[in-house]
Order: sequence, then structure tokens, then C-alpha cells
Amino acid sequence: MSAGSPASTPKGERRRQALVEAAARLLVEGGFDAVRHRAVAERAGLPLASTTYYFRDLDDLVAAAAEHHGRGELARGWAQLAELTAGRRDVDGVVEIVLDQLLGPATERDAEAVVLRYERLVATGRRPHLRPLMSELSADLHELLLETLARCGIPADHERVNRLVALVDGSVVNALIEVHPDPRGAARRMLHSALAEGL
Amino acid sequence: MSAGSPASTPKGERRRQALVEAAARLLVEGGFDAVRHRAVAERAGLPLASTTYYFRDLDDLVAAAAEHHGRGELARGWAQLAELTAGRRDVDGVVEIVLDQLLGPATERDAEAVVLRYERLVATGRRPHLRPLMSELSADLHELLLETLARCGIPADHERVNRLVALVDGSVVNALIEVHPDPRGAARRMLHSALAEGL
Amino acid sequence: MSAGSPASTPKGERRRQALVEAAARLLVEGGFDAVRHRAVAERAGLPLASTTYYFRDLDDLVAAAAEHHGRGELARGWAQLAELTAGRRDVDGVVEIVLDQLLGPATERDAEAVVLRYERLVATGRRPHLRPLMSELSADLHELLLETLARCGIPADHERVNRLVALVDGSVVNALIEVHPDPRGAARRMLHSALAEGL
Amino acid sequence: MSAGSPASTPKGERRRQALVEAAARLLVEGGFDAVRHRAVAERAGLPLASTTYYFRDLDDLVAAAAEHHGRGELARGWAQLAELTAGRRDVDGVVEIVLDQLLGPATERDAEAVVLRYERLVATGRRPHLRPLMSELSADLHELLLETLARCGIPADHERVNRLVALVDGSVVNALIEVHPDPRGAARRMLHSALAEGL
DNA sequence: GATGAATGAGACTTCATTCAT
DNA sequence: GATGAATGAAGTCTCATTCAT
Repeated sequence: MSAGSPASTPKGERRRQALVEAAARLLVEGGFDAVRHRAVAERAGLPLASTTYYFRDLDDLVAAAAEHHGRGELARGWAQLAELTAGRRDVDGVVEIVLDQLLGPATERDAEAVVLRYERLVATGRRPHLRPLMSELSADLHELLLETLARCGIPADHERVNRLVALVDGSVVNALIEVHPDPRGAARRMLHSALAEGL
Repeated sequence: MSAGSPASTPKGERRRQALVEAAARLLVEGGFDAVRHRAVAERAGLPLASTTYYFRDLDDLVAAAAEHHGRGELARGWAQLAELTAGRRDVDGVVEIVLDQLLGPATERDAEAVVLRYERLVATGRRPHLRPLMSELSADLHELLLETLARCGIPADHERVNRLVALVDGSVVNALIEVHPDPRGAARRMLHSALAEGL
Repeated sequence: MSAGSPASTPKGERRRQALVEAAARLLVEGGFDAVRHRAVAERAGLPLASTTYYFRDLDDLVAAAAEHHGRGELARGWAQLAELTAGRRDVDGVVEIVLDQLLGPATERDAEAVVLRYERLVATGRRPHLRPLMSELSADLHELLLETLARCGIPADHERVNRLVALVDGSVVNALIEVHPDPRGAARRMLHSALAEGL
Repeated sequence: MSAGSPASTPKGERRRQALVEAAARLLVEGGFDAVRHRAVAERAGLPLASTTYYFRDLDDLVAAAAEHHGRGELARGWAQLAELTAGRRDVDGVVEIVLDQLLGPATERDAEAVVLRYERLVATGRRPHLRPLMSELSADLHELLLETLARCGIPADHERVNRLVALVDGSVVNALIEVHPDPRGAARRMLHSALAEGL
């Protein structure tokens, strides 16, 4: 999916990967603007020129980083699902599971940890080249949630998942503007009240 | 609310305003990254140094632009409300009105026109200094929707408005990643299905 | 001596003085480079344009500040002399008095407090317009030391004062480069060893 | 000792050196304030960006220039010493040699040529990062004078050298404020009178 | 007399990208 | 294949000074 160019040697692939990981970490920490050639190279402990050697330009590297981060999140989600024993759960349990799938595991610095998911979504609005990637990731996330709800004994279809996702994402983006943002809390409250009314 | 400093004369106020408007236009067209001293000055047809004369630094100018844009949207919303004849409406009518309030009037290039609202929300996640402003705007928007729903004969409380907003915003951010994004359409479908089930 | 231009009114004179004092304080705190129109005006609580209204240009203001500071030091020196009871003193006493006259009263942050005297001397090397002023101040300082030594019962002539001054100033400028500078201490040691050998 | 970073190739080293020399020349001509990125680049006939490519920031470049100048002076001093035939000399001869070591060879525009030594010393008072460098240069100069005096058949220890240096430096900084400065002359007179009295 | 407004010049620095080796 | 070297373009911001009022 990523553009890629040279280096099909194992070593080349390893270095490419190191750059992607470095870029992904920067993405999480500082957003899209923080992904610069220099910063990535330093993080990865590789020469500056390697960033343009392995990636056509910065957009290419940013895209690869976004993809890496997105796939990592999904992998975590599927792994979490695999460990989930089947069976009915109360609302509280389901809500927490869904929040974990959508926002990642709860952190102390939640607001900051969560923001990248939304930066990615919104940034795609101005970067058409990210759309195919993001669409793919999104479809997979959808699938993951569908399975997760099923495992929890909650009947779910595409529409219901869409609504759940919208409720969470909508709550979060609106929570980010609070002076002391608590996006996870906001999403949790929203989900509860929605589920209480039968979604 | 905006920081600003000099220019109490009418002319000064006019120039300041010209800069804000130029910055706001750039914000709409290119997002936060597009608001640069040079670009703003050129847009406004004013000397480069005027940007730092009227605004302490770029953050200050960006904030003023965001505020300008946000207040403009709200003003439009209230004006629209004022022209709204009271009385019950069918779901279709209400949905269109709510979409207009939240996303602005329908445009051809809808995806692009709509994206700034979400950039603003998300950007605030990394720019704490925008939070007070955004919170204020958000509260006003909330009020506007409350009134709008009342005018449409739909019983609404804070919670219901929150849910509506979340549904729209969540739909939109998830629609932005489609290869051919139709955020307004996505939000419309979501609202319909939600209202059909009694919200 | 200072250039001066407008404002012979009492109020004008007062504001001019306020600017000079503000500039002098900045001079002490940050050296010549710290004396900027903006900084001076802010310190003095006066409008920016007043700095160019009362002083032809920045050099003029800097010169006035240097003069103010220099004359203040000298006034302090003469006052100190006036309070000095006549009579022979031991070397220690004389040394401390001379150090006070040349370097100002001992401070905790001595290195920083002392540096301006030498910046002024050296800066004059590149600013011929400061020379008449500095020469006058220097002559007065010379006179002060002559009187001081006499009061202490130490026979002194111009040559001896010159040598004393040179020893102190030479010690100080060479002490400023230490990692933990102690210019007063260095000057003290130098004076002691010189006086021990009969100057 | 200088910070620097890239350029290990001969060519790189040469360009780096060109920048340092350009900066050093500017330092001599106009003092610390004259060392600006633009000015250095133009002097060296190199692109502006090369100044930040070879030097982390301006402070780094200024320090390198100060070091270059200082080491050059010292090298000249040691070379001069090497050419010095051993043996007793009269006071006049010794004085001239010491002045050469401390102030550089006599020039027509003496006052200007000499001022940088003192700017460097005094500037260090406000720029702690220069202290280690200046201390090292100072120690070497001390050594040079010790050897020089020995070569001239004059018994000298650290204390005596310190006193000599202080006398010269003190004379010079006080001479810089004369309307027609003659720092070398002043130092010469001071040394004579001091040596006449057995130091 | 006094000052708010205004700006051209220039300061330092970062960065994406190219290219020779 | 890999990378150190290099740089043009642009970024943010400060400042001394002028001028109209």
C-alpha cells in the first residue's frame, strides 16, 4: 500500500521500517507537523538522506507512518478481541471494550493519546492521497467492531456500528475543546445514554 | 476575546479586520498550516510587518481568524433561525436545517467547505490556547441548536442536542476519508436513521 | 553634555529623565545591546515614540544612559568620601575603599554588577562619540581617588592613581573570563600584593 | 574546542575555515555585533545557509571566530618568541616585546586593532559559554609571557606576570576613552614606570 | 508638543530536496 | 546502494525610524 521504492534487500527493508516507526512515533507525539525529515532520521538513528532515499518525499513518509500507526491499532484491537471470552456482558463492559477498540487503551494523558485518530481522519479531508489507505483501515475497524459486538452478544449490523462509531467520534472531537478535555469520559457517557435507550 | 493590541482608530480597526479576514479565508482554503505571515499580508494587500504590528504573533492571528470564522458561522446560524417560521416540520425539513446550522449551507465542494469545522475542533487538541475560545463558540452553537429544535416543534434538551451534534460530527469525520467524500450526505443519512428511531 | 533636543518644559525634562533612567537600568542589566527603543519606553512607562522625540537616535539615548550611570557612580563615590573620617588606615581598609570607589559596593552577583564599567570603557573604543563624556567621567574618578587616598593618609600623585586604576581594571577584565568569576576578589588580591611592595 | 558539526572532507573543512576566517575578520573590524550570518556568508563568498550548516547557531560561529583570532594571536606570539635570541635586554626592549605579545604588532590604527582583545575579555562577562575557551587562551598567553620574560633574562613568576598583564590591560582599557586614543603608548608608559620601580 | 501608526530592512533559523561521490 | 554536503526558499519575528495627525 505504501509507495515504497528502493531497497528490497533485508537490510533495506529493516531501515525503511525503522524510519516508518520513528515517523509514527513523532506523529503520535506531535501530530502531522512534527514529521520532518530531520526529526525522523534522528529518531531512527539513520542518516538524513535515508529519509528521501527510502521515501519519494515527505508525504510518502507521512502516509507510511499513518498506515503503520493505523495498522498497529487494528492489530491491537484484533488481539484484544481474540482474548475476549464470548458471552453476554452488561452495558458497562461493552462500553469499555468499544472504547478500547476505538480510542486505544486508557492512558493518563488520554486527551493527547487520542487526538491522532481524529487528526488522521480530518487531515485526510485535505490530503486525498491518504483516502484509499484510510478507507481500508476504516473498513477493517468496522469489521472489528462488528465482531466485537457479536462476541459480546449484542446484535449488530453495519448501521448500528456506524452509529456507534459516529457517537464516539462525535463525542470525542467535541470533547477536545474543553479546558480540561476528557474525551474518553465524554464518549463513555454518550455511549451509555445511547445504549440505555436501545442505541 | 481576541488578544490583539494596537489600532483603536477606525482605520486601524479596518486594517486589523482585513488581516483577520484574509487569515480566515486562508484557514478555510488551506487549513491551519496555510496561515502564514506572508500569505496573510499578501491576501490582505498589506505590508508583511503589519501582521506582527496588529498581532503579537502568529498564534494570535490564527486564533483571531478561527474566532472570526466561528462567529461568522454562528451569526449565519442565528440569522437563519430568525427567518424560520415556527411550527412543526417533517423530519426531512428538520434534518436540513440542522445540517445547515452545523455544516453551513450546502456547497458544491462540500467536503472542503466542511473540513475546517473539524480541523478547528481537532487542532484544539494540540493547542490549549484555543480552548477557551472554542468552548465559547461551542456553547453558543449548542444554544442555537436548542432554539432551532424548539422552533421546529421538537422537544430537545441538552442531552439530545449533544447526541445530535455527536452524530453529525462523527458521521462527517468518518466521511472525510471516502475516496469521494460526501460528509453532508453521510450526516443526513445518520440523522434520518436516528430520528426515525426516536433519536 | 548630552545631546538633548526638545522639551525645556519641566514636564518634558521629567520625561526625558525617566527615559534616561530606564535606559541606564537596562544598560546595567543587559549591556549596550539591551538598550532598545521599545525596551526603554516600556521600562519608563512612556510611549515608544517618546524615545525618538526626546533623543535624536538610539546612540544619543545610549550615551545619555551611560552618562547617567557614570555620574551616579561618581556621586556615590564622592558621598562615600564625605563620610570618610580622615586618618591613617591599614592596607585592608584602603583596599576596600578603593574597590568600592572603582567597582561599586560589593554585591552578591558581583561579576555581573561590575561588568558595565568595562563595557563602557571598551565600547568607547568603537564609539568615538562617547569619548568626551568618558574622558570627563574618568578625570572625575581620578580626582575622587586622589582625594580618597589623601584622606586615608596615603601619599598619592597622578601616576600612582593611574597605576592603581590600571591594576584594578586589568585584574577585573582578566577575572571576567574565569568559569566562576570573582573580579572583586582578583582586584583585591592584586592591590594587596602591589601595596605590599610599596605599590 | 569549537562545537561545529559536519564537514570532515578536506573541502568541507576548507569551507568551514573560510567562514571562521570571515567571521574573525568581521570581529576585528566591527566587534561582536558585526558577526551576522549574512555578513559572514558574504565575506566568505558562500551561501547564507552554509553558515548554519557548518555552525549550529550564531553563538557557535562567534565562538569559533573568537577562538580563531585568539589562537592566531598566540601563535604569532610563540613564533616571535622562537625568533628571540636569548640574553639580557634593557627595559625598552623588554617592554616592546611584551607589548607585542599582548597587543599584537604595532599598527597605525592601533586603537582599533587592539580593542578586540578587550571586547573579548569583557564580552565573556555576559556570555558564560565563552569562558572555558577564554580561560584556556588566557592560560596559554600567561605561559607565553613567562617564557618570554625568562628568555629576556628577567626573573618572573606567575604573580609577576599577572601584575604585568593587569598593568597593560588596565592601561589600555583606560586609554581607549581618550579623544585620540593611544593604548599602546599608555601601556608602554605604564610598563616603564612599573619596571623602573622594580615592577 | 507628542504620539499612534506604520513599515522596510534585516535578524536568526528550519526545511525539503538535490546531487556528487 | 547510500549518504554527506549543500542550498534556495521560506518561516517567524524585531527593530530603528519616519510621518501624519
